[in-house]
Amino acid sequence: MKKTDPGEGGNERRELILMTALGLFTSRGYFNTSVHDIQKEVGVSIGSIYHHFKSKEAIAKALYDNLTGNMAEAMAEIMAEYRTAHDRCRAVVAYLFNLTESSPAAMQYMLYAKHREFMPDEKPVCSSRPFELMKEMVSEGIARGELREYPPYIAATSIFGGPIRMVYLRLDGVLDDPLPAILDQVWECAWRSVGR
Amino acid sequence: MKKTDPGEGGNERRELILMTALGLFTSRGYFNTSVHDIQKEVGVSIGSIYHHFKSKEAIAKALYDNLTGNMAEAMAEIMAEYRTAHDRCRAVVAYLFNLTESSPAAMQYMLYAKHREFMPDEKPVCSSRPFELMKEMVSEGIARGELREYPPYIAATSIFGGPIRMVYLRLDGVLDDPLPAILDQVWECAWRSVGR
DNA sequence: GTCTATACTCAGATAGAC
DNA sequence: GTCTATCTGAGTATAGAC
Repeated sequence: MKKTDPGEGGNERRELILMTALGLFTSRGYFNTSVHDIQKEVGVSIGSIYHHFKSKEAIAKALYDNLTGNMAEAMAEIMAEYRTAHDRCRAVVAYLFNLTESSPAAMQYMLYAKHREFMPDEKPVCSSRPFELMKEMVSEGIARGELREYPPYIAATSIFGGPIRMVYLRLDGVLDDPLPAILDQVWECAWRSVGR
Repeated sequence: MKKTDPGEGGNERRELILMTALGLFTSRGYFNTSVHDIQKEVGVSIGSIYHHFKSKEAIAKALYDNLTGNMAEAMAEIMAEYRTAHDRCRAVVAYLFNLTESSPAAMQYMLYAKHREFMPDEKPVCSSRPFELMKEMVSEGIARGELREYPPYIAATSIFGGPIRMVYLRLDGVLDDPLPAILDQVWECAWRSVGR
């Protein structure tokens, strides 16, 4: 199973396939992208694609695991670096906004794709690791009296719902300004909803 | 063009096709639903489907127009019935929560489906009529000094972002409680984010 | 208006030489 | 590991009888 090793290794072709697929999946959608499309854009043969991945679905899955893995890692780092719910949550929003600008495709793939449609046995995005960590930060904040007392899922949704919606708008091309430019204002509103 | 009349008329088969398609599109996804699937579930022949609709995409489009039309109507009624931004926005959230419980498929189809993937020349959902009306309520609220001064899209996103996210969670099956049961708490948080 | 049968296209995936 | 060629099935849509 050396070839599925997520590390750096020698396999730049595998990486190239993944990155190309990400671009196509997000711009045209998963179902409007054929394996032939990927093959053509990467500039290799179909056989090569199928050598690296068992199926089209496997490409989607690998992509999803990579991206949510990276994001969960970032969340964990934030939890380690900051201590208060205020600082942690703000850092998360800043991270989401920056990622949206630097890797819109990655963000879109994680947030927007209806993974259930092509990865039937995957849990919904909002139950994935990164989102779980976000809820955890909020729970701790409530326990410490830093946030108002609400059921954690309500508090988490209230604080992150606005910012996440902002990301959707930006990805949809509705906003002209980059998100980091409005971070302060958005965060003010988000924090006011449940902060003490 | 009598047959495309959206009124009541004689065409219950057309309606039946639409409702069946809605169920299938939302449970399996648009691309995982073939016209044969619809045909079988409705219990009519393929020819009949194609007599009523030019193509599969046309079914999706008719559905989308119907549903967003209904919702825009509801928003307009709310604007007529209430005068303050506070009462209007709260009524909108209550409406969204109720609709999610009474017609989850309709809600899911409007919010969750990536319409761009199968209706290439449609604007993103967030630019559709209902969402425009929501932004309008907020803009007026700011003008009247009822809401804090933020760019309207930020204020609108802050106030509706949490509640809408709640709808997503509920549709994803993550929440056990029906949304109307938590309306008060969710609304408190939403309003606090930008209300004065 | 509704049906059956079928044409046509293209997807995902495999075989087997190099 | 990479390639070309090909299989197989499914999906959209149409033709034409009733």
